[in-house]
Amino acid sequence: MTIKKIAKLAGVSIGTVDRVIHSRGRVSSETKKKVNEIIKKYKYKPNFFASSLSLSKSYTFGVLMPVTSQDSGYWAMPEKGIQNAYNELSIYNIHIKYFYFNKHDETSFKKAWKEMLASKINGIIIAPVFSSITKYYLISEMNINIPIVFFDSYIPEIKNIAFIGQDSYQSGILSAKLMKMLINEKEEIAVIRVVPDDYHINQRSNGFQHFFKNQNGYKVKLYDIFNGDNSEEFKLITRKVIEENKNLAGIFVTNASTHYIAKNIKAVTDKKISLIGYDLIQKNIYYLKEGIIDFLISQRPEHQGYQSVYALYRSIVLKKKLQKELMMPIDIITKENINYYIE
Amino acid sequence: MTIKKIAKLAGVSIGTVDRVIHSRGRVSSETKKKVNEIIKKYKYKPNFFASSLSLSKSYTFGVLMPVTSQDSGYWAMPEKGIQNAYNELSIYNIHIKYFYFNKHDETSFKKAWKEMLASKINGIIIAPVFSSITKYYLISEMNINIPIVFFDSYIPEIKNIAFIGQDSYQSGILSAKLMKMLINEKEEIAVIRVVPDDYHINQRSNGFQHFFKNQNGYKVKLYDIFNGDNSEEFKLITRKVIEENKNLAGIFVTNASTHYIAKNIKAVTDKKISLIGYDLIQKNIYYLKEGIIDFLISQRPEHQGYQSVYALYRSIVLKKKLQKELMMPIDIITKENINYYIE
DNA sequence: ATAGTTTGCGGTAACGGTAACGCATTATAA
DNA sequence: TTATAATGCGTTACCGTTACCGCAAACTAT
Repeated sequence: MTIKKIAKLAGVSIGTVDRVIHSRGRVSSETKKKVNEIIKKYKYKPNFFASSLSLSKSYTFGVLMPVTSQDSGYWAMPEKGIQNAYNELSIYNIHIKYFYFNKHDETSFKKAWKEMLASKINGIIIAPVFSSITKYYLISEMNINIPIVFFDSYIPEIKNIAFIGQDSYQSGILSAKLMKMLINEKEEIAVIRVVPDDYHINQRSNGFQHFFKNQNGYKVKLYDIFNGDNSEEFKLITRKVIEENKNLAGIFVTNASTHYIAKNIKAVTDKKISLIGYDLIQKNIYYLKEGIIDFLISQRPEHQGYQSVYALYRSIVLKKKLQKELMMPIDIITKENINYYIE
Repeated sequence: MTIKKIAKLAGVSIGTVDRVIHSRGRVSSETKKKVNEIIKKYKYKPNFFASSLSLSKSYTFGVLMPVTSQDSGYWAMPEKGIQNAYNELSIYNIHIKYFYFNKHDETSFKKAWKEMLASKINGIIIAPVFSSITKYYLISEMNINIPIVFFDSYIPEIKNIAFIGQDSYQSGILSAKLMKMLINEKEEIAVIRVVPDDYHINQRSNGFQHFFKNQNGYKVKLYDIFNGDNSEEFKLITRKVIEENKNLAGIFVTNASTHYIAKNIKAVTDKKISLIGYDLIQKNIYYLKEGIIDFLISQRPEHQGYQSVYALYRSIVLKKKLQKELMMPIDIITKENINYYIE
């Protein structure tokens, strides 16, 4: 079925059919009805190629995310996924414009945000690590009527925006379960919460603690770190944690900084301390293979980036409805299966 | 850059440029050189939409797989992934033709194979559960010069064909590691190998046994079952396994039939027996949530199906090189993270 | 009544690429 | 030598959709 054939069947010109299809008015309700009936009857689907060719539109998606070096290089992973999606979609005239910010500097975020809004973009992808500012911006400037996708973290108060990422709370619960398998009863556990004002990180810690609250005989103690890129802080806290807990059997780190702890454990004690953390960055993988880190939880960052771009593509180019949530599986990574998660 | 502009720059007609681009001959080497230089200089990339519209080609991919009811309904999962990919790709005039066979009946496989080859298809997706016949067919009828993708299992002797699936051997190793965490030393373990002549299944069993060969103090005993869809066989073997191993602490099932064992354990003994198996089918999920099954290994069947179709799409439609291997991660599923793997 | 606007519709030129066709010119064969 | 084939290249009709242009006819306002 083509527009031409529909026109012939309806006894009108293709211009009229086009006007009906796109609701551009200037068609009598009679003709409109007739055309719509034929469209329905023959299940007409516009030819995507012809349409795209004719429109020869190009779309630009804005990506607002931390510079890739931060969080131990974590952000390079979603960026890679974004790039992969771009490589696949560039034939459809899709472009990506990156707006990086320093996640330890609010003003750089604000600047990136302004720059992004000032440039002509058709869709937005945000890693809302600055939850409160992002929230404020999105609520105050709600005149932005282009699709927005959150990845990595999200902001519970903001509705009607798609989220692609992981259920952090549940990942904390799962980590706790794994921890329980690794240690014996009555032993002590430390949670190292990195950047506690990030909603996402907080949820991981909450989930972990919640699991052990329902288990008898375990002591879980919480420690905070405010800059996940400062190795010195980790050195100090590792020492502190081990000294303060004589029966320490396990440490749970709430983000990619796990390797800092892994590195310092050896220096402080010879005892085996079970270690569970997040994210498949190089250094974490190293310590996982070495046996210092027992489990890593992965949130498929590459896939998150990839899917974020695709979500906008589907919504904007293919004009499909934007899916509200896309939850990434909570991947459990060990020495044995790590190789199937990298490269 | 468009063909028209290239033609103008080269001082020839667009027909000539087209002939150069598609190596359709009838162009002097001089002109050819000139045109190619301009193409290179301006990095000309043909407009995908225009090209597709003009060609208005349609492609049909043949899928050769077991009927979806077999292996406890496992095959519905890759089929769903194939369907998802189809839904996305149907706008590019891609069609899927399914050829189902009964995995307990060789002749039905042969019939499906013949039917597939007889119909006009541009690419093939096969689940080679009948390893030897598939091998024989592929070697003897190597005149098939269309892209072929294996999913689920593969045949080591066949080269130059893409494989999308999991490293079964390594998944066996990982299962063994998990099993070790669940049980105590000196306890007994049973491996229930379902359909031992399937390469894929065998590798899982081998990996599992290999892990424990290097560990002291564990006894691993192997049991075989020849029809994974016969619940009676599982009933008998469960009883046998538990009676024969008085210190039985764990059972490893090499495929989706795990739920049969889970169901029967309760009937035979009150002792907690750790159970590890494969695949996120409904019944397995039920027993996982109930706590009877401790871990399920998933091989992302849906994704396998999805990726198989995309592999052919990329190879045939986008004319990119077919990737040799796409290894699925070895997902570890527990009660806690199961919900993020379903729906 | 006249001018101006709205409505309903047909016609058509793009969008960029493809490949069949046609027409010279040159090479090869009988 | 003449018939036939091969070569080199331009022209053109599509592929299906989009959006603008234009023209009547009908309506509205002055």
